[in-house]
Amino acid sequence: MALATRERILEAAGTALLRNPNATVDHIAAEARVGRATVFRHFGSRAGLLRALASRAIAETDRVTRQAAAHACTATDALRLVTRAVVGAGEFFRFLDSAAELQDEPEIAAAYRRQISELTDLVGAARREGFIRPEVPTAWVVASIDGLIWAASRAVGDGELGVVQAQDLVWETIANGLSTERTRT
Amino acid sequence: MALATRERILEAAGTALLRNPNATVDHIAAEARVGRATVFRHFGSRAGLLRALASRAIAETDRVTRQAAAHACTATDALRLVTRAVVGAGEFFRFLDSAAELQDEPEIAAAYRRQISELTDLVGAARREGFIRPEVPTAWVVASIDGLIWAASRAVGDGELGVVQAQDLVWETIANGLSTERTRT
DNA sequence: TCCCGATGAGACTATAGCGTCTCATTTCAT
DNA sequence: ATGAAATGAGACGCTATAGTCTCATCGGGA
Repeated sequence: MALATRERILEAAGTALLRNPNATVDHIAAEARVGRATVFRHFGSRAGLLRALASRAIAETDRVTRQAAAHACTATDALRLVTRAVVGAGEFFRFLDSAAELQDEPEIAAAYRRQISELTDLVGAARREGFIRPEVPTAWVVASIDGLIWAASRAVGDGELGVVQAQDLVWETIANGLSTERTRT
Repeated sequence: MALATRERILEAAGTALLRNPNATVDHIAAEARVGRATVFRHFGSRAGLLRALASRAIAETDRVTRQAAAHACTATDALRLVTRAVVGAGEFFRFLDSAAELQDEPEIAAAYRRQISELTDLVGAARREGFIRPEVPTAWVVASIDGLIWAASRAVGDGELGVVQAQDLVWETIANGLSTERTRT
């Protein structure tokens, strides 16, 4: 049952930390229906648990991202599929907003930078395909995609939108915005 | 010096909490170049300081929001001006992302709900003017505006974009998206 | 059936950070 | 110049929580 317990703790930590970024080990253990000592047996420390949870989030995001990119023929389509995939995997990384102490973990921070850099490359390639309006800086494209993914994940988590609906809306918004007509060139 | 000190502490708390959501009173006092006891004299407790900071953020957001709305003739234009104004005021509320314990303060939570509800009303009015694409749910319009404002504030804070540029880009993205052409009706 | 590894419960320690208090020093208004 | 108010420095106690350890219990496989 070792593996099942470990996974259950990670799952519980994700939901507990999402509710309260400062959730104690007691809270997490209770959420997982597990003794507090068991948490320490598996992860050594609270920081170790957070690291494991973040690694899981990064690995899962990488997995769905690469899988999505593999099915695309153009960079623009890859951008679309990757965006959809990340929105769908929102539950895995949403807790990261909260756990600020993870910024100090060099390994985690590096992985985050790498993912942003991969997204930046993808945006650059889509721009060369003519998909991105020339006057929009790449930094803003990346930042706004990030913001929209965040908004979509939250809306899904709050039950305001379904996953598929949110995936569609994010891409629609990226591609077309929200308005009926092109305004102000 | 009472007022200046108080304001200096609030300012320092904002930047310190932005760096680290769990910043201690010691950190904040050091940032403000003020004795720790002075912080307690002015705000009574750490929670009191956070409350005061959040109230200040809410009040400032209300102020710029109302001022912007007063200059608009249509709801669509009001939405544009309000969005710009809130992006410009980003420094005042960005720390809120971090301070999760504020969600428990009923007063703060209520004010946040009120601001979201006002934005929802504004979006509804803009929709009646034909600005919003009918197939996009209002909840997503509000959520994505929120996400883009958040992304813009962060980009400005990180020095990636200038304030005016960020304000323009947020609205461009809301109105037109990022792509060169309308894709997929 | 028996045994071993995993678990739960809980006692215990150590530490970080909050909040209080005191006293000397500084600053400001009159 | 003088007194009152504000401040800085730091000692002190208290509580919450991380982390360790022990022991009893449980459950599945030989």
